[in-house]
Amino acid sequence: MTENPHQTTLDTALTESGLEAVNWTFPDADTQYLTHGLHNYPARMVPQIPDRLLSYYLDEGVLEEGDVVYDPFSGSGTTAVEARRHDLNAEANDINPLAVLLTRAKSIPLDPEEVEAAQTTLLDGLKSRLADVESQYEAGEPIDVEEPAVRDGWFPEPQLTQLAVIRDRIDDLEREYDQALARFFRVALSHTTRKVSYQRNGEYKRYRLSEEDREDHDPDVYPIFEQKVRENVSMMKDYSRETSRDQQTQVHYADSREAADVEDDSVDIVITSPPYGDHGTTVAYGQFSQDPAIVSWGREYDEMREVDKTGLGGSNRVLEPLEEIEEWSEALSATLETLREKDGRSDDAMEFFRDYYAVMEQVKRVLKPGQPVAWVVANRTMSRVNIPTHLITQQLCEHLGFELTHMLPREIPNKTLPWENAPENQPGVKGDLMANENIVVMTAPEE
DNA sequence: GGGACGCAATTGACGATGAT
DNA sequence: ATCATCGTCAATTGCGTCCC
Repeated sequence: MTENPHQTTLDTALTESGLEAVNWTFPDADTQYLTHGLHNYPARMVPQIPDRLLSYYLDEGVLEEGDVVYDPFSGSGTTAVEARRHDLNAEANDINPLAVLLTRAKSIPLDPEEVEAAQTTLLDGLKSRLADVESQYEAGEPIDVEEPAVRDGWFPEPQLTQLAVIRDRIDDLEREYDQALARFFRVALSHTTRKVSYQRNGEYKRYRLSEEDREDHDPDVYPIFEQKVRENVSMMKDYSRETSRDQQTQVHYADSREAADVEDDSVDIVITSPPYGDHGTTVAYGQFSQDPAIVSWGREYDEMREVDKTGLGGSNRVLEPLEEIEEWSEALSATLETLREKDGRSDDAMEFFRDYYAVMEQVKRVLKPGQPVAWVVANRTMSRVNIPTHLITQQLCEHLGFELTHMLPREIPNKTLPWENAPENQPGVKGDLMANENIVVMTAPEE
């Protein structure tokens, strides 16, 4: 295994005192090392969590080189990257096309010299080409580029056309090199797309700048793109040098409630951070990913809209209701009872946990008997009621025969977040926000 | 010209609600 | 049903200006 320069806890502490000895908050830890910093993504799990868990289970002999790590909620691919760093194979699922592509881009190492050469090809003459687009636009001349199918009013011109020019260049690059290399550069374009759009910073739901701010928003496409390309190339070269080519990363554009591509008893460990709530009221992954996916990855608007509807607790009901889960978790039934008393959103909570339970069933199916699963969860609120997701996770898994081995508390990584919000949008009417998480570590039932 | 400093911008796992 | 909007907040980073 390669040396990890990012450790904040000594390995000796790990092996002598076990998982309880680790400070899982990882205050001040660098969360952007290697390819983790390739692209932002909402609600990323800090890489130190899978890093430390994998180190521990490798030291304990629960895992060995070449074993398989599975993440049913891959997101931007944190688990897959850490799996590779530890000489392990990875399987990953996500229903968000952008997540699938980011996971592949971040976890599959590329040849450093080839990346360098492709960067030169890509940037060569790009600056003047974009300048030409601008002058053509200003002169009112037609520009022969296919406009991305984004919604009206979300991008300045000619910047949107310039993004399309870069998109086409990367398509050319794909023909000259290969898909993996093109994918890697599309990540930088995706980043640029977000910066160029009228999307307001600090929002992962679609929220445009005010009309006034939109008039002032005149970003310079080339320097944003070039800088991100250079940063990413540098990160990929480091990642590539530090990781093995012997392992595989299988990323499935699939629903973890079915996990159809992952075989029974094929996985040695599961490390995942599921969504904490439905994609409508908590993190709207689909909304976040919409424009980047349409502009840089050629995805359809309708396909991207489906993401939030298909997420756990979303309006696309793919499973039959399962009332019994309320009996299987005391914490869940107490929560639903409180929500009913408050005349709150008990049905929404029920649908979310019904979907979540289906993923637990699949984790049981694919995980080898006796092997560990780590769920990283925090407790959101609904109708101002705190939802004890960590206890519900534990109890529903116990119903499936899993055994709890560790309940590891941690503070939410960046307390740059507000402690309070005002969801009713009434000045002075505030509510608490989530401040800590738990890592719920369990082992799969023995045969 | 470069370092110190102050202010602005950015960066974050919300969730109810009013308008379509 | 869906979607954009909004009130909430602090640590950190970025940027411009001033002073030496």
